[in-house]
Formats: sequence, structure tokens, C-alpha cells
Amino acid sequence: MPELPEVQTIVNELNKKIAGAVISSVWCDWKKMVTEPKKWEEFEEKLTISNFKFLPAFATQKALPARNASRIDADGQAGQISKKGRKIKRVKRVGKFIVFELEDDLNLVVHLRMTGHFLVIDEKKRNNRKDPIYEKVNNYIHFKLILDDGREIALSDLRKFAKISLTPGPSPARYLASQDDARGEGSMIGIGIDPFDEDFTFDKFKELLENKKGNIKQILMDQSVICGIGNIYSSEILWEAKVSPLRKIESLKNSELEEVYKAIIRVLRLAIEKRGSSESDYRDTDGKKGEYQNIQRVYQREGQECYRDDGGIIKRVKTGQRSGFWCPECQK
DNA sequence: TGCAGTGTTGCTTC
DNA sequence: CGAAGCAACACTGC
Repeated sequence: MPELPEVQTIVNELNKKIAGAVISSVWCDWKKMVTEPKKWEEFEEKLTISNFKFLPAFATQKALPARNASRIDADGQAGQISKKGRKIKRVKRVGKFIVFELEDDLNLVVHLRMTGHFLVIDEKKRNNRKDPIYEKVNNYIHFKLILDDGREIALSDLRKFAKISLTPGPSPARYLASQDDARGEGSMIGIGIDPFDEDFTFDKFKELLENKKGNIKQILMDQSVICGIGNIYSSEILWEAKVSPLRKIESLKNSELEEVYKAIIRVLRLAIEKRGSSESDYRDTDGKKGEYQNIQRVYQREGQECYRDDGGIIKRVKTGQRSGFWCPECQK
């Protein structure tokens, strides 16, 4: 479910909780979700072993970690030694992607797709039946980063659609996509502008929509145009802007485009304040639900009255396989 | 009981 | 070539 507000909530919490922590090992029982490197052993090694090159020879004499002890080259220079454990510098969001920035210019890039979410678990939470995280522990956790302080960053994902890749930094702007079908070689997707990027002005928004065809809802969800908006928030944004999801881009007047632009910012900002929507599976890193679903205006309200009290009944319409919700009275 | 529907994405088909 | 269909997976609700 995670769209921009849910991902942002998770990233904020991860930063607060685990920036600076050290990954000591990694666990996974659905290795298909790891797309780069494809071989698990390689992924595991790359993720957890830091390389420190050209240490002086004496440094190799003691306190070497168990694995990958260094060798001295024939010329007497110290070779490369490896240390188990890699630090997480910080966590950031790129569209709906979560990027763990690691030591040694590595990025662990995660896309949560439909039902993924991260939990930060310590022993106490794991064993406390009253803790909200408890209901999630052991349910659908398929991937864990085990930290050297005993905590775990767990990826819970009922439908197993989440994708993980480990890519050399410094920028994850391009992402090695999934191989859901075992035949693909992966492909690169371009990521559009972030709604909270300072360059995302109304003029920029208009420029992006020039020469675009199709209906406004699908464009809002096109990650290569603007990144972060999905099915829930595209419906919510268009209600806020009083624009029908069926409108074609080219038919929108300047004033309507302006309303859509303002609604994007307003709705997403409010949703982040409410810590996202927990329509079903989404939880924050403490296992708690968001609040936005309680104030949703149209999503999943088919047949109910419009909150604008205009006598409109919320309708559902399919565009491009997805359900959109809208009020025919106020959304023209 | 069985089947349509669910927050996402990208490949395949028409 | 662009839009629509479908698959990846597991569960819910009608």
C-alpha cells in the first residue's frame, strides 16, 4: 500500500532509530525479492562485509575479524582486509523507494510495492504481547537486517512483492528493476520529480504535463512524471481539486491545473502528518497504524455521500485496471 | 464455495 | 507505438 506519505513516515522513523547503526548480518526466507546482486551469497557478503584497503601491515596482526583475514602482498604491502559489519549512514526516500545509504558508497534500495513495511524490533517489543508490533512479528516477515546492538529491521510483506537491490552509490536515481517473471534481465526506470522537491513549482508541473495524453488520474500515478503518488492519493487529490478522474489532460484549464497542483501538496502533506493510510496492511516501524484512512474523502467510499454535502454519491470507476473514487457533483 | 478485488510495477500483447 | 492485460502472491469479503 505504501505511497509517498507511508514511505516518508517509515523513512523518518528509520532515520530516528537506526541511523548510525551497524548491520551485522542479514536474513531472508524469500530470496526472490533480492534482485541485485541476484546471487544471495554475493548479496549477503557485499552487504555485511566492509572493505578497508591499504591498512598498514601491523594492523593485520590482531583483532582481525574471523572472516576474510588480510594477506600481505609479495611486495610487503598490506592487502585488502575485510571487517564484518557495515554502518547505515542514513535513510532517505526517493519517490516510493527507501534508500539505506551505507558505508563504502553502497545503497540498499527497497521498494515496498503493495504490502511491504518495515518494523524495528528489539527483544522487549518482540516478547511483549501488548506491544502493537507483536501482532506483526513472525507473521509475514521475509527479510531482516540484524543490527549489532541486538535490534532487527524487519521487512514484513504479506504478498511478497517487495524488491530489494544493493547498488553502488552515490546515487540511486536509476534502479535495477525486478525480475518477477524469471525471464527478464531487469530494466531501468526513470524516476520523475518528487512533489516535495523545491523545483516542483506550478510552472514545472504544467511543463511536465505538456504533450501528455490520457486522463489526469493515470498521469498523477505515473512514477516517471511525478514520483510518489499512487491509487489512494490520486483519488484524494482530485477530490480536493474538484476535478474528475476521467478528465483528459489536454482538456484541463489553467485554473484547474493549479487546483490539482495545490491539492497534490496539501493532500500529501496532510497524509504525512497523519502518518499515512492503514487501509489494510500498512504499519509504521512500531507496528502502529496511520490515521489518514479515518479522514479519507473518497477512496473506498463508493455509494456514500460526498463530504461536501452537495448531494453527490461517491462513484467508482476503473481506469487502467485501477479503481478510482469520485463525486460526480463537485468533481467536474 | 469461488471468484473478484486489494496499496505496485513492468513485461507482454494487441 | 501506446494502451490494456496480466502476472507476481496471499488474503478478505461478497
